[in-house]
Amino acid sequence: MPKLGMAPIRRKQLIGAAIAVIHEDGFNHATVARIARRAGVSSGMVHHYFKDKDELLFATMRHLLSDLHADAVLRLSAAQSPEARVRAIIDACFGDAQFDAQVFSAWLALYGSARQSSSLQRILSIYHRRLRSSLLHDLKKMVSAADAARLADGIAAMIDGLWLRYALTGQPEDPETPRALTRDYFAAAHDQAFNRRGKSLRVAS
Amino acid sequence: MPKLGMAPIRRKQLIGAAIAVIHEDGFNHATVARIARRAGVSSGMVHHYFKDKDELLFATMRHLLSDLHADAVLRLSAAQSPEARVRAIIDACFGDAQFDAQVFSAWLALYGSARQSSSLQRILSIYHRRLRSSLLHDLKKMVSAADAARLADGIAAMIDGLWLRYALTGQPEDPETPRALTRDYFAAAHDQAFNRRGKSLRVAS
DNA sequence: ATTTTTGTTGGACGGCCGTCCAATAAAGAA
DNA sequence: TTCTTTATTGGACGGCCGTCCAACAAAAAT
Repeated sequence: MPKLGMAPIRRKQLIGAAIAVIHEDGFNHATVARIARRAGVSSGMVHHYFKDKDELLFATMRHLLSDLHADAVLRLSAAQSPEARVRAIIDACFGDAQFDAQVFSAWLALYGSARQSSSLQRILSIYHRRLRSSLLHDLKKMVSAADAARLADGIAAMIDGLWLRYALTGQPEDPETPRALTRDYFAAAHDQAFNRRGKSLRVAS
Repeated sequence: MPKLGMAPIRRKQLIGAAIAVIHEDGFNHATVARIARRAGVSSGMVHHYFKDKDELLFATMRHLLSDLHADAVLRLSAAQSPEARVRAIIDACFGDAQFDAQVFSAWLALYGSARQSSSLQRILSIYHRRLRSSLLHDLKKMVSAADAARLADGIAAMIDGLWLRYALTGQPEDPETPRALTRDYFAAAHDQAFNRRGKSLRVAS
């Protein structure tokens, strides 16, 4: 059977199986043997393509992160204005690819184990820095630097918070709701910051 | 040694030790033997006071949840206006008791394991329902029912999102920053909803 | 003083885990 | 063909785990 160039195929197979097993049994009970069986290969394969269990989990999470990144890049390339780019980032975070039960489980498991693993922590750090700098890049064109920083943190928090609620409880049912809520926040906070610039006034009737 | 009424003392000891071990080793590596040793008792004690490991972890998380609830109730009793009550809830979620490294680890571990345990899921469900209904109760006095629902979800998401970022990365350094950000969101979203009621107008200069 | 209740110990047990490794098999190189 | 390389298997090994339990100790009840 052994053809050349199986490495990338097997790696993807094992990563896919790892995601499935993490979803079904959780990080704690996701064992090397179970992941291998799910992938349809022997348990020895895991250590042939990955140093150990930790490296497999690291590769799995990095794969999910790169999926999210690729989706965001795609949406950003179609956006013209800074406003559209911010919305593109929001939509990517709430995209269909992220609203998948297996993806939920994997990211939640990552949250639960990041404090104990520096490699997993690095993945989260990359995600946070990417999201923040992407938002900041476009927000700076719309409001002052200080307001842009606050807005970026606020939007990122809103995204993570709504995503978290959805991942944990499955509510609200409609994936459009968190998207709209984040966009509304963006609009409200942007107006507030924009008004502070003195370009418009709010007048009580 | 055995005096009467050791049960509540030992339970608290074991819960405290469980929190410490979860912080140091994570949920995965937090074993019954390690928790017992940390509490200064034999491993058999755990099964004398808790049915099994899962029940100990459940009791541990319930204890943390009741701490948060007690803090919120205390702050709410000192608040007079609906606005002050909303701020009291925000402050409780970002209170000193919640900004503790051990508490971070425990809640993150809970997030990571909730999908695989119905009892842990119940704890999260209680937290979510309590936070939402508390916010809703006061927001309804300030804006329309539909706006109150949106605002409650938004504030809850902002709290969770900022808390999550802080728990995972330890940033921003100052615990006051997330509090201010949430209050700002509350103000901005409230203004927006209030304006929709037709009581004021926004006019471009 | 004795019996009962309550608290506590520490190790035995079976089981599953991650890792390692000798053996095998097929594909490509010679 | 023969040899080398790559892919793959599946079980052995040592170790740690959660659970269970027989034994013990001391306070309370009698």
